[in-house]
Amino acid sequence: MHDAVLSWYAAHARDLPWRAHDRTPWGVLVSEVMLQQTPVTRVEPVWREWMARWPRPADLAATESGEAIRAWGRLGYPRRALRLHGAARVITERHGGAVPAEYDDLIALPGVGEYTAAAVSVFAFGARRSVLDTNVRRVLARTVTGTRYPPTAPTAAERRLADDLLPDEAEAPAWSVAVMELGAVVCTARSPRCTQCPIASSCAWRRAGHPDDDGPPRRGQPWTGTDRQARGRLMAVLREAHGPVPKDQLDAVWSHAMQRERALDGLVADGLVEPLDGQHYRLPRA
DNA sequence: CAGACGTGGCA
DNA sequence: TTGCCAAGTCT
Repeated sequence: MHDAVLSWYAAHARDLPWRAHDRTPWGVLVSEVMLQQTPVTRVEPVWREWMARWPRPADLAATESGEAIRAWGRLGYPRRALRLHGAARVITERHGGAVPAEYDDLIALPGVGEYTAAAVSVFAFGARRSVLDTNVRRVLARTVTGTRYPPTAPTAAERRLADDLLPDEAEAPAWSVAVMELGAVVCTARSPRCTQCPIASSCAWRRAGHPDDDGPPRRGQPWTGTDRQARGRLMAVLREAHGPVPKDQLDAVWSHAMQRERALDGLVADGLVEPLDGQHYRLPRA
């Protein structure tokens, strides 16, 4: 299984800039945060802009947080931009400007959870640690467990399985990135390309005849008319303006007044928006 | 721990 | 056309 996956990756891996030979731990960290819940194709151009503009953590740390939010563009979940900015400040102030290699230091950074801390320690520093993202979880669920989808949240059994499959330190990073890539481009959620899979012959789910998911129905996230949509509209206005925005301009993009105020208050509470005199708002200058 | 949190593309 | 989904984190 390992050799087949590693050979497949060597032949079919996408050429992504954060995997290049000249990658930096900072570039890896930025890519991992941008890739949280966001497709590679949308991340790549923004990642390049960020690396050109803020090549080191200290460069971002020296900038207003509002600039990070603006440069985040339409990647979604702008709190990630704010947290990455916060992480750059912690790295600059407490780690001498160098992204820490230790998992415990990484997971202490804002916006860095279990997955991202593991990914950075492995892909930037070569640690031997299992990386359990949604791709890896799906590949293991299918090939080993024989189910279409993994459980809703990572379980102890999944961690155990991933740990058991992890090769020695020399091959661990290559193994993890290869399994992730396999899940991303072949063993996909909706239309798996089993004919192109290097381990199809040993896949438990395929052997069982691709049974449907037996778990609870997956809950879709409502969108139209939600607070999240309202927040998105308001943030789009603030991003595109390069300075204070009169409240009228915000009022104009969401007609439901009560919901609009709730969304705006939420953005302020999250630190994504700064109120000025009560009649103007702007991206944060801190 | 279930729910909040953006956005756009594809099946 | 529309629901599902994309390298999660935080509360």
